Amino acid sequence: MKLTSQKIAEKAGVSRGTVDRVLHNRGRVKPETAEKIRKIIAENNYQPDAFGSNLARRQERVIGVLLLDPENPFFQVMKKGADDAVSQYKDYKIVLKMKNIEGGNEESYLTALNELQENTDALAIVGYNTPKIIQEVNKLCNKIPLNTMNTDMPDSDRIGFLGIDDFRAGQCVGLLTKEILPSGGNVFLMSGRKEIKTQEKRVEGFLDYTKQYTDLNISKVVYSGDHADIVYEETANAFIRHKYDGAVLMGAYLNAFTKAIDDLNLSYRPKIIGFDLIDANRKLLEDGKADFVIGQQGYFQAFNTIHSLCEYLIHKTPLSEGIHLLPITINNHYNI
Amino acid sequence: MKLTSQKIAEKAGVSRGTVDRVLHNRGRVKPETAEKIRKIIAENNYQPDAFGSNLARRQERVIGVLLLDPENPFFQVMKKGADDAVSQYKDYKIVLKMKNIEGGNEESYLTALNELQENTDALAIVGYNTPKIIQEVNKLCNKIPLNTMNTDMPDSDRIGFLGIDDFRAGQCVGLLTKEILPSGGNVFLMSGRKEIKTQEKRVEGFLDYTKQYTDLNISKVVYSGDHADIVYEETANAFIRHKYDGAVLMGAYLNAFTKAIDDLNLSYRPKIIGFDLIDANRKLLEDGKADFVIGQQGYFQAFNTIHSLCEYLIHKTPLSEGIHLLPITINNHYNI
DNA sequence: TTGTAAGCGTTATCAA
DNA sequence: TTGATAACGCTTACAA
Repeated sequence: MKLTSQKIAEKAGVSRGTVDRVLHNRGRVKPETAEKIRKIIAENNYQPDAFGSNLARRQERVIGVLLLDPENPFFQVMKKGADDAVSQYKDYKIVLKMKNIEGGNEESYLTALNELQENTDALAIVGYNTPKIIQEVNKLCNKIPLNTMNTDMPDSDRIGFLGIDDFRAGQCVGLLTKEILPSGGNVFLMSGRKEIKTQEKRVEGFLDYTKQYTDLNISKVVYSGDHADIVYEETANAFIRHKYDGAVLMGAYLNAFTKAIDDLNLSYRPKIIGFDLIDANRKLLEDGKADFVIGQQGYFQAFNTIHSLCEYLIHKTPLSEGIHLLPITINNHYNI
Repeated sequence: MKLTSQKIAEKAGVSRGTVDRVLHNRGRVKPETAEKIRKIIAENNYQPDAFGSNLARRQERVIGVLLLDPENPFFQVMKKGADDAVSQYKDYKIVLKMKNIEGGNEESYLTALNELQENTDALAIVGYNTPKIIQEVNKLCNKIPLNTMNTDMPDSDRIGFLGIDDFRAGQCVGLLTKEILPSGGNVFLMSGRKEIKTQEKRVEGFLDYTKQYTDLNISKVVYSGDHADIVYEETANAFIRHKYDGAVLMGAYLNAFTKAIDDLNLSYRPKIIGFDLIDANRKLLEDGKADFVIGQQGYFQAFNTIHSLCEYLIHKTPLSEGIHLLPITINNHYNI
């Protein structure tokens, strides 16, 4: 026989209504009674039936999702992950309230966060580390469960983080570079923005590996600001001046990167490694314009985060705290 | 207002009971009435409420899962995928009936299949292609939905297949080999069993690529029968006789493969590529004993297959027909 | 062949 | 501070 709230009520010598009030901390129960009921619930390891409660419940639950730059295809991949995760729970009346912030400055982030937080039962956000934002996030953490994705906010009170180990990703690129380039080869290195921690960690990991384990000559890091035209321009400039056996891009716009090299009609084709398994980059692999693309599993970063929040909202499954890292993916022409 | 079976009944001028009988093809309804109700259901795009029906329904649903060799860690990975998928549906009273077949002969497969099929609402099986088994599978296909995983049975009436493109996986290994070996290098190639189609396809893909695009010298394929000791022995023999710059294993027991090479204390360390991201092989990557491991996403092969079957059983979500291929994974020391 | 009514386990309102 | 009761949408005996 299934354990029901009715049985709990009988054991406690009260009615179902009272048990329910205790279950949802809805107050209006004498403390002693509440304590007694709680004890019985714990002892019998009672878990409310999901169907019963969802059949009876009225209002929907809302999960707020905050992503960055809507132009960046990477965040569109995350969006898809979030949508797919919640669509698995469509029976449960869970809806997503999704916001992208444009511009990427502190102010727009705070505005978006504030709009997102109203009438929301849980939050999944891509982190942004400024004192003011951390402060604001901490306020929210007191009210509802909040997880970070992709970019952590380690100094905040967020419950958990899901992302990748960017330093390790950089090391991985280092190893691949070593394996596919001749000893002593020259490598052109470009990144997006120094302030973006995830990208900078990749650079560090890459330099760490190549210095320790290779005799490759790595160029000074060139920063593109993650602007497609600057990626193109600076890459072209670099390859006009020097011969590089390999080219590594830690930031966005790998297509501009490869195009710059392509357009120069060099007599040789440098090995090219970039980041993010987005459609544009899939095509580069397909067409043989890039050799390796490192994927950061944006889809699963969002999917898994939303998934856990759903489980929490429905079954009160505890959210796992701390940092969780997905392995990156290594992609070439044959596994896109 | 939510569309309920009650409303459908009213529109059709019948009772809920009748609608329900139509909904579940439980018979005992006048054909004309049934037709009328069906039409109204279709017109209004009515979908039964999952909570209502699950609250009311009594019996559990059973999904049968047939895996091969329980000794092979790869199938343990698949088992985990299947378990995880169904555990997402624990509210729904769906249980897994899982069978591994030992020995791997036709007879044990048929016995297992037969035991599995009793009182089962859907089947997910790793294929095995013999006329007799195909015949038996086709019988089952008439009764319940059946999908293949990992190894297809293209000549059967199975609904869909989820696996990887083994030929492409072989090509991928070819490309990697080319990239990390010197031009003109020698490669030792081993596989498991010629009769296992998935492995043989890998071999074909590998030879196809290396012949077309490289000047590598590939050894004659040595077959181990997927026995650890033979893997060890034959590999040792090969490396005693020749110097190989690289070693590729398409079958199981990469650990025996690397150990054989290790134990010879060669003055050089050949590049090693193998298959299946199982724990043993993770460790080889970690310890630097292998350079690349190709993962066939066994976890997701099982997870996704079971997941679709659950969706089908609960929401009648149509199962997608035909062949579905997951991209393989490329793994090295930095993404295990 | 069809309709009726009693559950399934929870929530929420209202009365006590 | 509590308890009774009516939903919620569906399934399934059983009655008609």
